[in-house]
Amino acid sequence: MTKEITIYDIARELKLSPATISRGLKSSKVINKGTVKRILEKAEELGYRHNNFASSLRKQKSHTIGVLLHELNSNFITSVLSGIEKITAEAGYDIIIAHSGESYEKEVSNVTNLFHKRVDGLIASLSFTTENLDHFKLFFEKNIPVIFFDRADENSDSTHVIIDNYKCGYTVTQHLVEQGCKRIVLLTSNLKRNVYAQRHRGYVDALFDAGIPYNKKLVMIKDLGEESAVAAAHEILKMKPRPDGLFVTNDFKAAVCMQELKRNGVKIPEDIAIVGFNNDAISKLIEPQLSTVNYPGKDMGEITARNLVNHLKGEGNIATTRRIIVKSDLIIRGSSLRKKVHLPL
Amino acid sequence: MTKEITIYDIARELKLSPATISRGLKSSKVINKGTVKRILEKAEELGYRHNNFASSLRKQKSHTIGVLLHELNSNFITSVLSGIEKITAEAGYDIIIAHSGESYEKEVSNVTNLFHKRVDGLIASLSFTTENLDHFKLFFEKNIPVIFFDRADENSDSTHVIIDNYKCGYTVTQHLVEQGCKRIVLLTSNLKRNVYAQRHRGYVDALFDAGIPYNKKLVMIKDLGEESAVAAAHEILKMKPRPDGLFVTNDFKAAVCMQELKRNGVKIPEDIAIVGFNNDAISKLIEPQLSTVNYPGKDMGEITARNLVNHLKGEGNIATTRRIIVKSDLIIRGSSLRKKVHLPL
DNA sequence: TTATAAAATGTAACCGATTGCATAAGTTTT
DNA sequence: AAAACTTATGCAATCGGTTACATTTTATAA
Repeated sequence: MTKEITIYDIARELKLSPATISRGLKSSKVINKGTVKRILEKAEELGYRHNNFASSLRKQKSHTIGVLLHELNSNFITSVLSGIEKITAEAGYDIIIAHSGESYEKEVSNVTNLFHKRVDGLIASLSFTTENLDHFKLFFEKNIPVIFFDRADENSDSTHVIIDNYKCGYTVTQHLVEQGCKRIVLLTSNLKRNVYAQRHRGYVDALFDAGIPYNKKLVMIKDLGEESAVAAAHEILKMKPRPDGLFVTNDFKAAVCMQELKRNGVKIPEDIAIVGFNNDAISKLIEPQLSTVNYPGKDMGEITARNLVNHLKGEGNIATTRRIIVKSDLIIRGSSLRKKVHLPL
Repeated sequence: MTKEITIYDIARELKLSPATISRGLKSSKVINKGTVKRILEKAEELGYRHNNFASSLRKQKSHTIGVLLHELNSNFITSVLSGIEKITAEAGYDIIIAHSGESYEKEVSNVTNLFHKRVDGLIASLSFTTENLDHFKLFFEKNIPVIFFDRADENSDSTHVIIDNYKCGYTVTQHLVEQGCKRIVLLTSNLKRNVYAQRHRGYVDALFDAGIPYNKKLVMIKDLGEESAVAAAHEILKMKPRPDGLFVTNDFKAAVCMQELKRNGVKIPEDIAIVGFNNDAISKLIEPQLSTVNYPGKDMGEITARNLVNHLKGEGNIATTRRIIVKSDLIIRGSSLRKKVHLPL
C-alpha cells in the first residue's frame, strides 16, 4: 500500500500553496498558465489522484447522479441507460445504478441508499409493485431533483418523461380492429402503473370508437413472469368463443404466449392476431415476427438526463416542467398482418 | 435546502462529545447501552444522515466495490449481477456498476474512473476488444484486489472465476457428432478472448477424437452484432458441400443465424443441427428451441463476490487462488436433436 | 514616477466522521 | 482504604480538497 499523493505533496515540491495546486489542477483561469502546466506535470509525475471524498465533503456535492431502474434485462432499459450515460458523461457526472428487480422493498432501500450516498439528482423508473412515492420524500424535502421516466406516477407533481401510452394502446387496438379482430384480449399488468393504465384506457376507447362492446373478461391482468404468460395462453384457449386478437403489453410475455398458443394449434395471425410492446430484440426473432410498439429508449434516456443535468447546472428548472412525451410508433409485422393491402388503382 | 444534521448537533443536544456519538451510532460495545439508545433516538428525531464522504475520507475506505461489465443486455450478465448484489449487500458493501459496451476505450476510462472513486475492490469482465491488462496496473500497484469473471486473461496471474469453456466446446461438438454431423461450422468471436479461444480448442479436440479432419474454412470469426450473424448465415448457405452442424458461441447470434437459414429453406435440425451458448431466454422462444450451454450466472456472481468480500475482510486471500471453475452443462433441445433415442429393451 | 487596477498566489477556516490516547468514574481485589 | 481494574466518555488530531478573503506581484494609467 503506497502512500497516497495529495495536493500538499505537490505544493511542497513546487514550493506553492495547496490552494494554488487545487486551482491549478482544475486549470483555473486565475492561475498563471505556466504554473498550471507545472502543476499538472508534477501531479502526473508523482501519480497524484484526486480525492473525491475530500472534495465532495467540502463542496457538499457528490457530482453523482443516481439511476434507479425497475430492471436491467430488457433492450429498452439498456437503451435508456446508454442514453443517460451519454449525457451524464458529457456533463461530467458519474452515475450509480441501482435496480429494484421489480420489488418495492428493494426500491425503498435503493432510494434510501442513494440518498445517503448524496447523489446530486435522481433518475428513476418505478418498480412493478410500488404503491406510493413516500420513499422519495427524503429527496423532495431536501430539494434534490428527481425525474421519473417510463414508469411514473402521473398524478404526482414530479417531473416525468414518458411515451404516450394512451395513444399507443389506442393505435394498437385500432390496428387489430382493422385486421378484422372483434374479440381482442388485452394481456397486461398492474393497472396501478401508469404505463399499463394508459394503454388500457387506449384499448377501451379504441374499442368504443370502433363500436365494439368492452368485455371485461377479455382483459387479463398478470405479472411479468414467464409462468403467468403460459397461464394466460391457456385461459385464452379455453375462452368461448375464442378471441381473435391479442394485445400483450410486453414483448417477452407476448412471445411466450404466442409460443404456447402455437403449440396448441392456434394459427398466428389467422386465428389470433398478436401485438406486443417494446420492440425488444426477441420480437424479430420469433415466428411469425411480432408486431410491436417501438419504444425510443435511448431518446428517453437522453432527454431525461439532459433535463436533470440542466437543472443541476442551473440552466433550466425541472420544477417548471411536469411531463415530457417522447415519440413512439407501431411496427407492424407478421404476427398481426392479416389482410393483403390493396392499393386503389 | 435544509441544514444537514451532523454528529455535532446530536452531541450538543445530548451534552455528549462527538466521539461518543460516532461510536454510539455504530452501537459500539464500549458505549453504555442506554446512551446508545438515546443517541439513536435523537439521530432519528433530528433526521441525521451519515456522511459517507467524511467517513470514507477519514477511514481511507469507500466500502464500495466496482463492477465492470462488458455488457448489460444478456440474461447471463444480469444473473451474474444479481449474484454479486446478493453477496455484497449481505456484506454491507455498495457497488458501482460500469459497463464498457464491449469497447476497450470505455473499459479503460471506466477502470480509471473506478480507481479514482477508490473502490475497495473490483470485479471485472473484459470487453470484447480488450488487448491487455495495462489499465488495471493502477489497481495491481496499489494492491487493490481485482477478480475477473467469465472474460478473463487466463495467462495473467490475476484471480478469475470461469466455466470450463474447453469442456463445453468439446461437449457441444461431440453432441453434434453424435447427431450425425460431419461438417460442423464453428461460428465464434475474437479468439483473443479466453472464452472463445477455449471453446475453439474444445471444438478442435472433439473433432480430432471423433476422427473428423479439422477444416479451417468451417471456423468463422465474427463480432457480436446482428448483421454479422446474418452474413455468417449467407456464407454457410454458399458453402459446398453444405455444412450439417453449426455451433454458435452465443445464443442471440445463433437465433439470428437460424432465422436466416430457415428463411432460405434450410431445415433445422435435419439439414443443419444448431447449438448455441448461454441459455438466454431467447433460446426457448425460437423455433425450433435452441440447444445451448447453460451458464450459471448467478453462481458465478456469488462466487466471485464472495471471494472478493472475504479477501477484503481479511478472511481469505485471492492472491493465493488463481482460478475457480464453475459448473456448466449442455441443454439439448430441438435445434440439434435429430435421432430418436431408442432405449434398449 | 506614483497611483491604480489587474493578475497571481497565499492564509486559514471549513466540510464531518473517526480513533489513539487520556481521563474520570465505578468496581473489585487485597 | 489503597491499589488495580473496568467501563464510559472526552480530547484533539487527522483525512485532503475548497474557497472567501487577504496579500503580494506585475501591468497599466495618470
